Amino acid sequence: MSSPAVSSRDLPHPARDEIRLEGVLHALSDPMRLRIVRELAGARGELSCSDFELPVTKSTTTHHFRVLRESGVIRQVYRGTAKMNGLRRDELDELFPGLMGALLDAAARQAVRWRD
Amino acid sequence: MSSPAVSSRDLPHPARDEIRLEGVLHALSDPMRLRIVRELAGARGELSCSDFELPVTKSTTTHHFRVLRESGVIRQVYRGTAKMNGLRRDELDELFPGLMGALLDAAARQAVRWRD
DNA sequence: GCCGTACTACGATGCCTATCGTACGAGTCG
DNA sequence: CGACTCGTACGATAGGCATCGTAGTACGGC
Repeated sequence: MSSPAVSSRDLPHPARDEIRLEGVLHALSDPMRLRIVRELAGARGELSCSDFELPVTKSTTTHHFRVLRESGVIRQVYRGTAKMNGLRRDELDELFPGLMGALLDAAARQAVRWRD
Repeated sequence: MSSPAVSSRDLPHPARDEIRLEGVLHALSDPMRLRIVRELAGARGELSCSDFELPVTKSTTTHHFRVLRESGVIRQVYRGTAKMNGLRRDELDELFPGLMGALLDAAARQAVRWRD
């Protein structure tokens, strides 16, 4: 009625200053989640949950996206029936300069070395 | 009798090229272990396990050091009755350039912001 | 108003792990 | 040798978590 309201439901995110390094590292220490983040970083713009083809069920996918959101790594917003995901790259760069870059680079190097 | 033998017992370490990013991140996602690594990075040279004053029992301390060693973050070697610990900084820098620097910097920033 | 799609909620399961306490092994020093 | 220190091993415990399946909710289009 009044608010910008791209959608109605919104999801709890930690504020930038509440993001904990340990939480970020824990989130990224799971292969499935690291893969999601790599894909998200590679894509420009947002991706819906179903744009990912992960070798796990949908419930599990939902779980991983929630962990990423609650740790502050990604931002999720509903757009119609789809849930769009985006890396919180700018905020993370303010909080931990160079960290995401180094992490993504490390993941890319490992992917080359292990072909995964 | 013949070998350089700084000590007798030696401990299993992953080779540099076997170190997995996920393992490193998992190791560092525990507050106690992150603390150990920060202290180790700050000290020049090696530190024995008992140089750390951690709010956990000795068994638990042993456990954390083992996780760090097995993930490839630290190198441990016996020197008499003491077990000396050192960051595998050079190898990690070869494998994941800039990663440890960014991680240590991020941890330091967080420590300032949260006084921990 | 109904249907299909996208995602969630909840419960179950099995594994991993952080922690502790106690008992033990390896070295060093007297 | 004997005592002491440093660290390990092992078992127990409690909580966390990655995974699944099924049932359900929200939204958009017809």
